[in-house]
Amino acid sequence: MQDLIKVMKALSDETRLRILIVLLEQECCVCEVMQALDISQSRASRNLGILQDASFLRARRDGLWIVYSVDWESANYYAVSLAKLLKDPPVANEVLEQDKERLSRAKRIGPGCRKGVK
Amino acid sequence: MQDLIKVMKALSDETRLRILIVLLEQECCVCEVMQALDISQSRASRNLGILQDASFLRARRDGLWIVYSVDWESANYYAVSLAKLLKDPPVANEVLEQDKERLSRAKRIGPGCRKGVK
DNA sequence: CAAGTATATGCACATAAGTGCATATACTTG
DNA sequence: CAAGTATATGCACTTATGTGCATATACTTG
Repeated sequence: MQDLIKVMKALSDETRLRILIVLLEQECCVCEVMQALDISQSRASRNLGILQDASFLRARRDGLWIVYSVDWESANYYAVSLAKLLKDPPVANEVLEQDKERLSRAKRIGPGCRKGVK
Repeated sequence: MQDLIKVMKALSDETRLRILIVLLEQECCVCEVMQALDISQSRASRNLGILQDASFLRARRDGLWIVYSVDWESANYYAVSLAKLLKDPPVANEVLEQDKERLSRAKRIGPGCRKGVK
């Protein structure tokens, strides 16, 4: 029950929904998420942490980067079910299209990728 | 996307999860929900309204009562999918067992059913 | 159509949630 | 092992959310 609540709370925020949907497309490091959604570093990091805590994501280090990906082997039944629900059929939306578009241009260049953006 | 967010927000609260799960068991009027969860009238009514607004529920009048039930014909794909997810397999939990137990004793006796309860 | 009843809602309040900024942390790598 | 880099996090702040109380509303029903 508490797991279920945590899972639902994790997806009750637009930023986190967008992040999860982006990660359904491909695994990302924090700075790629920043670029895809065009959000700040702390915002990306914090929301990735919440999604991970709710057992949607797993993280691994790859050189300088921490790469987050959807945890299809999660022990949390609801997390896996919801991830499947969002993936198939995929959620369609203008904002999400833009996220995907920016993701395709994103590079692993660290937090500096958004320097100058207020 | 906004529909999806609304659906997720609706289920990100324990009270509303409990209400929906009770309604998966059987349709209820407001005062039966009050009794099942042992909550106030305004709390029951307001959260039923939120679940309905998120297109999980439909309401019909039956004499003096307004009866809420899960809307399996909802146009919202995510609402129907999530209701199915919670129904099968059913969510197991001590609190939910108590809700179900109290529901079995509940009667359509109006808001007075909890008079005296602080 | 008047009286009664179940449900909805405005208001005030307390608590939770999301974010930016600055900085700490935990790595890698030469 | 020192320097550099990506990510995490403490703090302050603003906004959103959930609730009880009192009362309004929208019905039914004799």
